[in-house]
Amino acid sequence: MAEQQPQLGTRKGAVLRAVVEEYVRSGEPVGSETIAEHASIGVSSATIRNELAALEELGYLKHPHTSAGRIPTDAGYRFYVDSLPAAGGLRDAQRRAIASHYAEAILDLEEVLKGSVQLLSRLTQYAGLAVPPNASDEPVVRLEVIDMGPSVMVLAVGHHGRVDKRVVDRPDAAAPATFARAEARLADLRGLTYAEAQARLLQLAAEGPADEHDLMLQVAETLRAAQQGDRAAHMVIGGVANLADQAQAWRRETLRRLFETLEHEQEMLQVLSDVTSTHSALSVTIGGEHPTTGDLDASIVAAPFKSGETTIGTIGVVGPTRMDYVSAMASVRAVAKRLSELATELDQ
Amino acid sequence: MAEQQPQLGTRKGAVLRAVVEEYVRSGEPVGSETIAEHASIGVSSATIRNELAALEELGYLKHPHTSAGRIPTDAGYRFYVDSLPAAGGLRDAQRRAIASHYAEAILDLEEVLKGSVQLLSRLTQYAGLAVPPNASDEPVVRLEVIDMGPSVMVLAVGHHGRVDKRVVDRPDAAAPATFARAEARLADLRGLTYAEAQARLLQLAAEGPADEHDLMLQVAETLRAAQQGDRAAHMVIGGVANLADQAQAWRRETLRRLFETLEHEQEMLQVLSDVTSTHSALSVTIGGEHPTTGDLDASIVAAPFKSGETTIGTIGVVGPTRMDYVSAMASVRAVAKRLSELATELDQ
DNA sequence: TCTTAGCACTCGGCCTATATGAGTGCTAGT
DNA sequence: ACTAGCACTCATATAGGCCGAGTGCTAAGA
Repeated sequence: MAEQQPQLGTRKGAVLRAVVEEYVRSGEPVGSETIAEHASIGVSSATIRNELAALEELGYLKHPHTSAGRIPTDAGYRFYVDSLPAAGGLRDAQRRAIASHYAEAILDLEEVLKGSVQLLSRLTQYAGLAVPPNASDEPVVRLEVIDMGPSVMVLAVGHHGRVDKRVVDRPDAAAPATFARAEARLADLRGLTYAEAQARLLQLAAEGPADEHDLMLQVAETLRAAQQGDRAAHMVIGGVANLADQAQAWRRETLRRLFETLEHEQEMLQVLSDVTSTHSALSVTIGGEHPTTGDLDASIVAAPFKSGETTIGTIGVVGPTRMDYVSAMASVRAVAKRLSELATELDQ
Repeated sequence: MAEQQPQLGTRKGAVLRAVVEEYVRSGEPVGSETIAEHASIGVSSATIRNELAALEELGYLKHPHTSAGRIPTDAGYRFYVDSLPAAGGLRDAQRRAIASHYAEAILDLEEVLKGSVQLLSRLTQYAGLAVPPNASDEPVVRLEVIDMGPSVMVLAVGHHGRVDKRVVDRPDAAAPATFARAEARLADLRGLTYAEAQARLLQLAAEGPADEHDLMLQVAETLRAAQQGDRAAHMVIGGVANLADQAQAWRRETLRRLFETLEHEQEMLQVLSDVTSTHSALSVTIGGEHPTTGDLDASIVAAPFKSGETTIGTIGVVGPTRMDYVSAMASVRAVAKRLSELATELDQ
């Protein structure tokens, strides 16, 4: 007979959940006695011991050493998280903190994101992070090439309020008049998405007058960068100091690597992008489930936020694998919801 | 007779310097024996002991406990730093790293700063940070008010390549035509400094047509913010992960506060601003010499960088009080010099 | 068949005692 | 003025022993 997954309703499930909850609370390996007393399962510690042994066999728990209690494996956390109800878990104080944080209207989505990340990190005591909208589908509001003397600044403004700039060499062919003509041409692109505008620009560069050629290519390149690599540059991170506090969770060396990874935004972005693509309302990545987090004994709770019906970004928290998932999930869910409302409003 | 400052040439000075160097190297309290052997002072350990006792009396050294060696006080580090020669100390590998880092031409000052901060943090193994130019004296290259539907984006571009944006409520009085007229008026301000443009805008708001009034005020406010509070937002920080590594230097709790302070950019900015105002080529702030660093057992080595003759920003590193000042100072000095050359070039 | 009481066993953490040795401060002699 | 010598201090390292949380197993009871 194949080994069975413990089901939500079963006693095994109850025991596993009790272990996770107790371990998250205390940070100490959990013994059978503790569970028998604390959780209302109604059987003796001996029975619990049998269940624990079985759960270990199934790979949900592990033993630091023979005479210690159990701690959850990544699979254990996974089961626990999946068994949580979809809603609730927010304490009153938190609910109020969220409400008051968004009481003041802020119009700049970027600023709103910064604030939300700070809020999340305060609510959860972990680090908050957010990926702003992908520019590809965002309409361009303004495109400019600014004559800065020896160089040229290319500037793109998006409908959600993003501003991308690049300073590039001034093309030899560009005279002052060239800039004026180029800007007029660029004004026509308003309303196209970044992706569309980029394509159109390549066309303009090919067909247009020679002196504008390089300029148009540079604008196209700016739009391309805004859609790809630069997303990392726009990523928002906050409250990393909280992570230094989680003394029991990380060794010094791991902590260092964690900070490095957070600074190396590209990698975090990868994890978060994977989230957005799952389409679920709330995603939890636990330790080894993702190579990046696995190396760091870290988990990520993240949720997409939307403007109207389209997902435009992701926001979440990073914390130790031994995380208070209930609180983290509730906070992220609530903030993402509020954020979606706001973003929808900002777009009208 | 008043107690004497140890002079550079005296034996006391030599002993003090030996203690600092040895302690920075090893991290362990330094005993008389070590100095007698290592440093070429040519007297016995007993004599060194007398000197050590005297230096302690003078406040340059302290004792963790009776039977341990000496460690420098802030005053001890200060003496040491002041006794260092003004130049040199850069290892060949570092020199090469700097050269190759700036081999590739980058035109955007902001990008250059980011890169320089990364470079510094790699060179020194501490955290790098930089304050970009104060906008006040920077000429405005472009000012815009962009109609975003329910809101307005105010955009200011500075001559050094800075871009400041703010999204604000759309004034009731503003019709599409208002924007066109306002932008024409704003175009005239090109070439004024942020400070001048701000003043002129307040005037325009008062004298101009009523429908432009609010718009002009908002632009003025954007320029004001760019000069003041927003400097913190433009601050560049990098390599903080390095700090997590300095295990012996900081307790967990201090480390947490350090990260918090770094994230709270305003406070760091204060320290760095104080530096710029001293006009010296290289400034070292040691532990308790500044309230912020004192709380954190941290030191800051920073240098201003210039465009031509005017100081336009500050760059430096933050590390533990027990820092390798020689290497840090050399690195900061070299990078600041290179940066000044680059900034001067970028401005022509 | 499931549960439980009982019990031997394991083993990391903690306490205490002891040893070690680095380093000091002082004194006396050169 | 310098140094050799020495008693003294005290943090740290080491070893041994105890403790107790927690396990796994067995046998008896429901």
